[in-house]
Amino acid sequence: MPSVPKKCNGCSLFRRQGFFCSALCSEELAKLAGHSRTKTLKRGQFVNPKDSGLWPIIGIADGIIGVRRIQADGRGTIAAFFLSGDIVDLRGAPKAMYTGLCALSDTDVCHLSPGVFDEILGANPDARKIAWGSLQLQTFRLVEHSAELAKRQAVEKIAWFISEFRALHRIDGGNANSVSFRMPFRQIDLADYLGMQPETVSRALRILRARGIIRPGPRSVIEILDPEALDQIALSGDVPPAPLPEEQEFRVLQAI
Amino acid sequence: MPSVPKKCNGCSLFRRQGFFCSALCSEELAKLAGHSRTKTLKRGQFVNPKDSGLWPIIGIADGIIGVRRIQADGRGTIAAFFLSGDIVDLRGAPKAMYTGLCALSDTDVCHLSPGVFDEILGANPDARKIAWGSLQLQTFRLVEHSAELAKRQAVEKIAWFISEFRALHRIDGGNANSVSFRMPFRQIDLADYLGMQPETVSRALRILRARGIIRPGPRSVIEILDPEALDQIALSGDVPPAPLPEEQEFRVLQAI
DNA sequence: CGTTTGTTTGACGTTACTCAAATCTCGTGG
DNA sequence: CCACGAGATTTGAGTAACGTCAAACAAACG
Repeated sequence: MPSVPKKCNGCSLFRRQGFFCSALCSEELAKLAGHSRTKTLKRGQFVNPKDSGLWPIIGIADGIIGVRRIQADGRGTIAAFFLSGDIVDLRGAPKAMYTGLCALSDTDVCHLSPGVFDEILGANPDARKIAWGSLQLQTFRLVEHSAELAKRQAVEKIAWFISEFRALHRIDGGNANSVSFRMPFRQIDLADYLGMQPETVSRALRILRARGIIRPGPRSVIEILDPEALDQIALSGDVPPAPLPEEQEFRVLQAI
Repeated sequence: MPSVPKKCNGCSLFRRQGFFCSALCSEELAKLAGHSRTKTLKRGQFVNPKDSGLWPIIGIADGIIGVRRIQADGRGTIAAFFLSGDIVDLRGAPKAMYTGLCALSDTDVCHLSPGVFDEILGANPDARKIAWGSLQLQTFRLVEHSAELAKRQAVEKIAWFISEFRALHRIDGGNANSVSFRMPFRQIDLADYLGMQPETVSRALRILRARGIIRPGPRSVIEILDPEALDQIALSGDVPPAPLPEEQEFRVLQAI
């Protein structure tokens, strides 16, 4: 019985329960290891398997990959992102998608050979279930994202994102009760993701800060002081300055 | 060898090349027919398999299903839609998704038993490929949609939608060169889908009409008079009134 | 044929975008 | 370790675009 291949030893895709490679038997793992190629990307690097001649199925071990595209007006958009554990199958993807894959933070990926991947999917029901589930999850996230982009108010979008991303991070291994987390990418990327301007993101964050709902720490850490209020804004819309007593309103204005 | 089950005889999912049931052998088809339930929905009807006790895997034979949700401010949103041929697996879907499935036009669906579905996916590589491809396609569409919602201008959104949907319809069986097609759902739904107000949709359509790019026919038919101009606006942004000579500008204003 | 539902139009208000400039942060090299 | 510089964030003022409200009009449905 072969031992775990060296390259797979520390990889999250193998180590983490519920991630694709964790469901493989030794033979499958060995075979896939021989038909895969790990790669480390720095923030800002593009993936583009077509150009680099790498396999078009990508497992994300750690980090975040975004689907970035440049619009005619020069503005960037991030239509989606993929997280640790996601399997991204680029076969049949529209050109704009596989040319736009870009690391939003430093990221480890693993390119998989389609042949072996399909073979495993056919033979191993657990692996199939995981791959299917991953693709489903991507779909659900995209649905949420679309629903989100339709929201009107900037503050709502930001509140939703913080609330949502905290939950994703929790799954991602963080502490469930953690009320602070590290924003994984720049505000400018967040603006692209939420379809707004960087300036507007900044202003929205300032409003949440002024209301005492969040507090920014060092190194892009965001501390959530009032999760209920955050969810309230994210889910039920913003019901803000109107019903504030004089006193509080004054405080808010001061804070701004 | 069993013949084709009655219920499957006229169903697109079986009839159309590349749709799920067309890849099944007689035995599989018979078995699935015994573990499925077809249903016809009128526009506006919700699916909600949980409530109705139906199976949570849904094949769309004909028509359009949208993921509708109501926001806090009372406005509706359509985060995504599913078309003829799509397989929608609601196992593991967030609540907001399976409670929001709503027919945007009169639609025929088929609820499939998860057990048999999984069994077939394991045994039949062709069927597996089709199901996987369908899920992928949904993802790609959602990515496009998200990228779209980030666009700023109302006219761009509308132009993109018309352009994009014409292409989908082509796949859907329409004539490839057809420059006119029937808008599959109400403008109010289009507004929800594109994250804007019905009034704004109406105004944007008027602008495209005034510029001679589209012409509305009877029964929600849209005739595309100038596909290049449409794509130009959809892809490269709107570059409109500025460089118009006096004369033309006058004509446009008249038309409006 | 009447009722309901959807679309169009207008006037007005609000919000987020634009442009420009100051400030801050982080990575780099001395 | 500190200083520098490029890139990112913040702030402000003005504007354009979309949302809102209300009402007329058209289309679909029974």
